[in-house]
Amino acid sequence: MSARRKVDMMAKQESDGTQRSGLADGARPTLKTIAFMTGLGVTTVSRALKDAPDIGEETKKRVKLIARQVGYRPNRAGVRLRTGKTNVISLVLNTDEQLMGFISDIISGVSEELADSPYHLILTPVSGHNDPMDPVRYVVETQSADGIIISQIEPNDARVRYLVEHGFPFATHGRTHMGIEHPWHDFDNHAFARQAVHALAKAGRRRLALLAPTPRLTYYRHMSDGFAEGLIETDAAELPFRDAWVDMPIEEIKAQALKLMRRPTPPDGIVCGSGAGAFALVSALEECGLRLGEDIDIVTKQSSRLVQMFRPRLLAVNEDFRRAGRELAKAVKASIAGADPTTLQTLYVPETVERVGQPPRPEFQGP
Amino acid sequence: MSARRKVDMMAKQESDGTQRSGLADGARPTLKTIAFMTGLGVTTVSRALKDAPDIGEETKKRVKLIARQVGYRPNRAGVRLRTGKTNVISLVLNTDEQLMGFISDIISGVSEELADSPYHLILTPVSGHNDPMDPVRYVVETQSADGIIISQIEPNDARVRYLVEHGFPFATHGRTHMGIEHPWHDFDNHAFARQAVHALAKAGRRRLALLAPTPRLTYYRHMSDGFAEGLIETDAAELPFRDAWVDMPIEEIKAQALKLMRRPTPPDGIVCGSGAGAFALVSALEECGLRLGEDIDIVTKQSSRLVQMFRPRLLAVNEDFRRAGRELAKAVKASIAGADPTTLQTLYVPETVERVGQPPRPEFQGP
DNA sequence: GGCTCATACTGTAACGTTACAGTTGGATTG
DNA sequence: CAATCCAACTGTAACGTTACAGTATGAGCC
Repeated sequence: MSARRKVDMMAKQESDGTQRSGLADGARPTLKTIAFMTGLGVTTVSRALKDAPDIGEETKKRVKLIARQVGYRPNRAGVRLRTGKTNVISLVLNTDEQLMGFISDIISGVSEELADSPYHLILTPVSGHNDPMDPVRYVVETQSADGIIISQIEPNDARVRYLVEHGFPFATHGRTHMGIEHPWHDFDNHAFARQAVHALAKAGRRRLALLAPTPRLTYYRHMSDGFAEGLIETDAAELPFRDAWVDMPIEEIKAQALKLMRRPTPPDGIVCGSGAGAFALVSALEECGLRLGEDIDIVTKQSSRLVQMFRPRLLAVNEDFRRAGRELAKAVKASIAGADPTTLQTLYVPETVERVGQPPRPEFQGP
Repeated sequence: MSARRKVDMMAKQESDGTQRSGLADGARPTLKTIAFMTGLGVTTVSRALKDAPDIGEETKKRVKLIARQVGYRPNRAGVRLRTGKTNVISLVLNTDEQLMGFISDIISGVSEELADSPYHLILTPVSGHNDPMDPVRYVVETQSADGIIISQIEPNDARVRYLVEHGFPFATHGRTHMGIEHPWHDFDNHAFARQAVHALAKAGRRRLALLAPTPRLTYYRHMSDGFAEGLIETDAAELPFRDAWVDMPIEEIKAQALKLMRRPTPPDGIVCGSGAGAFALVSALEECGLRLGEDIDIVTKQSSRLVQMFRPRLLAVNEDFRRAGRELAKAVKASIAGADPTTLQTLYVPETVERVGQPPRPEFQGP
């Protein structure tokens, strides 16, 4: 640029007074501020910061330098109003659940993945007695986010249908069976249940029960299929345990588990679909005088470190919710960027079953 | 309004074509849409929806009716750009913590309180190795929220000082000791620890240990003072337990607890500052062959329903994080509204210590 | 009949950004 | 040497909202 023009600009701006210069004392710097300081136009500054091809290299450097010096950050409301891009991702959470720390792990994972991105994370709560469709509709209708993450997925999920129909970017924690391709992340509950049965069979267990999720949810089928498959392969017997599921309040799980264990022939092995459920089961069996690791074995998911504190031996596989959060965040970001949904589907296959916790009977006696 | 003027307006608008009418097919209705439909000016519609005093009752009714019919929702970006009000509350969370479900309970409480308000909840993560000041500065500097909720409060907390100095609305989960009045909600850890000691003394326990939080945090002092006070009142002895605190990873708490319990004279009672910590303690003492409720008693906080699943008898008081979330949300909202901070300080005093869990030895033997 | 006054409305400008359609000045071309 | 082209910049308008400073209308008053 010519020196002359620059000086002209400076003079013109100065005559306008500080009010219009965008340099008002404590206020946040805007594009105008930088435009004034560099003697460039607002548009040029905007484009320079975006590395537009029609801006000179020198100019870009200068603009970026000043932008950094004054601590310029684009005004989100301005961008949002102009472009419609919110730079927000909404995570829909059921706020009634009191299931251990797994929600905070998902949140941590999502935050982690979003940390170096322009995205803010907003929480959109659903309460169990409301239509799970409400928050989704709200976000889409008010365009309060660029993408959305939902969980508790059903095989035929109205929310997924709605989001696909509206072309709204999203990712689900769990799969559907609707013949619609969409971004998802899931834990392989089929593999989990099958491996669990094998592990129990290897420990000599023959009468197995499954604490499954609500039949309403997709992964109910995955888990019960895996369980059934394991039973056939190991020739073990199933003890129906259909009055309890992992999504119930933990006290109710325990109550149902007590009934199960007080049957004439109680199970000698249980596959437990959630870490929290395992607490209820262990509590119940202790109350019945059954000894974990001796009379009965339990396989569960090590969804929290708390599971490691189980005193008797417990069998567990690791379900990493933090990782799930990261995967989900990645998937929505890519979905927003317009990626093919079939490339945004990840299945986390659990590692083999391990024993956690300490030995069933203390070797060491206190002083 | 005169019929004539209305007709004029309609005619004028119609000649403008649909493009400018704000009635473009699937698009979100704006003030312009309603202005067109009612034949009023955009300003009038805006003011009518706000119940401004200079708008006629008839007009208000008509505008509101149409607004409801077309499903009008103010565009947040527009409002934010114009007024500076974000209608967002930021909750700062440490995303390293893996402490049980208490984070999700706080989130639920906050969401609950914000449900019928215009506020959205955004999560601003801090990682433990970053300066806790960073997210606070970010929110204030970029004005990305109208108010902020922080936790893990220290007696002399730089964040609180910063927020007060900048006149930025906030609420803290925990108190400070800086001689600065600000909105807070806190659990009475002094009362908790004192009551806990009394409960242990009543059960005949004489050698007591305290699993306290990091000394850095304000409530460390509250808890240890309450503990000390209880000791004096009950004439019990303290067994120092200073290498562990409730904020450590649960495995480390357990490791430290093992050392404590393997001392020549182990404690016969422990006051445990967190529900998660209790899992580690119980795990440790079982590993040492100590029997909970017989050789030793533990008092903890029933911060999660999981604590109820403790097989042996455990003493616990209820710490309601959901309620804490609600209180904090209320406090920020009031702080934003400009309320006197001294009226926004609530202390949750725990109820008396209760036994939870089932009896120590099973009365019932399985079949 | 002119005056004031209150009521009920109005248009304009601005918040900060970006898409778009220019404009300028110099170099390259036929 | 005029025509063309390109690089590097520019201003204007618009997104949806609200603050502000009006304006038109009719009533009430002297």
